[in-house]
Amino acid sequence: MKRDVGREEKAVFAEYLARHGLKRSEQREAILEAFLRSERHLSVDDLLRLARKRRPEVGRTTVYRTLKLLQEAGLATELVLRGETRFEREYKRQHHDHFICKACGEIFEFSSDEIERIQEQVASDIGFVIDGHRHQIYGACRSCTARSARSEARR
Amino acid sequence: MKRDVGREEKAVFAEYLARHGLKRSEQREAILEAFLRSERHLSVDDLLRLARKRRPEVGRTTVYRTLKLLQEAGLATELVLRGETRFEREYKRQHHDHFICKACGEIFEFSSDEIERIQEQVASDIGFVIDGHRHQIYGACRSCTARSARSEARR
DNA sequence: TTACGTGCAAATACTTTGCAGTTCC
DNA sequence: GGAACTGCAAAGTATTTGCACGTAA
Repeated sequence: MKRDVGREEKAVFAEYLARHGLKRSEQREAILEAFLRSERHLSVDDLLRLARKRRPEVGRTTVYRTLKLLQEAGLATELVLRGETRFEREYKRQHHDHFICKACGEIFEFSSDEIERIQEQVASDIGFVIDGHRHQIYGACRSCTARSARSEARR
Repeated sequence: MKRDVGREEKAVFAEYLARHGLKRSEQREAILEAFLRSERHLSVDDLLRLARKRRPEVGRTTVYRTLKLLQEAGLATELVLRGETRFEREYKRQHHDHFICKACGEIFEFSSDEIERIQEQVASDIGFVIDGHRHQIYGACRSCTARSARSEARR
C-alpha cells in the first residue's frame, strides 16, 4: 500500500539533479526515501537514523548536503523551533505555520488566511513588501492541558 | 539629557541581584548600561563591543552570562532573526513582532491586536493554550523596494 | 574517463563550562 | 572570610569544508 511514497517528489528530485548536472546515488535515494516516508518534522539526526536503516553507511555530512539539495529543489523547508533545526516536506504543501507544545514537544500545523491578510495590511502600512514569514505559537496542547489540570486537581 | 537612561531597569536589575544573593560588578553595570543605551537589536558581539567602550576588559563570557541574568530579570529577550541571535529590551515594552528587510537587514517592529485575536481563535479551535509566540515577516522595506525599482528602471 | 559524490577528519562558529585568581558584602 | 564574579582556555554543539578515494554517466 505504501509503495511509491512521494513518487512525484522523487521525479522532481531526479529532474533537479539532471538539470544541474548532478548524479543520483544510493545515499541520496535512501535519504530522500526516509524523508518522504516520515510525515514528521525531522532533525538531522532523525533523518540520519532513518536513512541508515536502509543504508547503514550513510554519513552525516551527506545528510546535510542532501538536505541542502532538497531545499533547493523545493522539496524541503528548514524550520527552527525552540532553537532546534527541523525539516519538513514542502512540495505542493500549502503554506502553514506551527504550534509547539512546550510540555510534550508536539508540533501542530495551522494556517489562517485572515492572519495572512492582516500581515499584508500591516506591511503595506510601512511600505514593506512581504516575501515570506515565520509564525510560531508556543503553549500547551489539549492533552497536556488536560493532564496538568488533572494533577492540579489531585492536590 | 540622556543621563539616567533606563533608571528603572537598573533598579529592577539591582533588585533581581539582591533577591538572588548575587553581587553587582563593574562588568555587569557596563553591560547593562550599553544594553539600555542602545535602542537596537543587539548581537552578542555588538553588546561586547559597546560594553568595552566603557570597560575594555569585559570578556565575552561575561556578556553571555549577564544576558542570561537580564533575561531572567525580565529586562531582555532573545530573538533569532534569519539565524542570527539578537537581544532587545523587554521591560515594560508592549509585545511586538518583527519585519526584517532581506536587502538591508533593517528590523522593524509591528504589532496587531487583530492578529493576536485570531491566533487565540485558531488555538482554541484545537484546544491549545497560548503562552507566547514568534512572528517574523521577511521581505523588502520601503527604501530597498524604491532602490531596486530605480535600478530596474535604469536597464 | 572524468566530473561528481562520499565519508572522515579538520575547521568553523557559537555558546557553555572548568578553573584559578579577584572582588563584593 | 567566603561566596560570588571574572577572563581565559578548553570543551561542547551544530554545521561546513578539504581531501583522497569511490562511482555514476
